[in-house]
Amino acid sequence: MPNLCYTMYLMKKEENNFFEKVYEIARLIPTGRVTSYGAIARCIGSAQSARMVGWALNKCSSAKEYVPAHRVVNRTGLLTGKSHFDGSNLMKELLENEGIVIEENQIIDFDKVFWDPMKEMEIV
DNA sequence: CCGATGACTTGAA
DNA sequence: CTTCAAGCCATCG
Repeated sequence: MPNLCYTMYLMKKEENNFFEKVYEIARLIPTGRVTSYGAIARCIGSAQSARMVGWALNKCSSAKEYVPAHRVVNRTGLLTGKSHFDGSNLMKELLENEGIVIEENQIIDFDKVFWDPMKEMEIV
């Protein structure tokens, strides 16, 4: 039975877990699928904070577990964040390795590989 | 506390 | 069709 301080700590952490939520959703993305920043933002409640999602992913190194940030792109399927990965085309290679076709930083079958976090929430 | 920043999104011209 | 500007809001200095 946790004491009051610990409970409060958890509650506060639950309140400010913007990063954790982003990471949680990102980790749910199946292999070979992608999603958008906005979709994740809506899923965690901050509907208009798509920028925050990307910003949180920027600090994904601070996450305890690995976060497949390469599976998150902008709503058009453009690999806007590829420059933030180590290699210039690391993100592209990772995605292509999962069967996603990319050309000029643009995911070709974006509507096919798009994965909606909300859909997964319904199942759970 | 205030202003700047950002891996975005949306709607209007 | 393309281009542009404004809104968004959690961090950081």
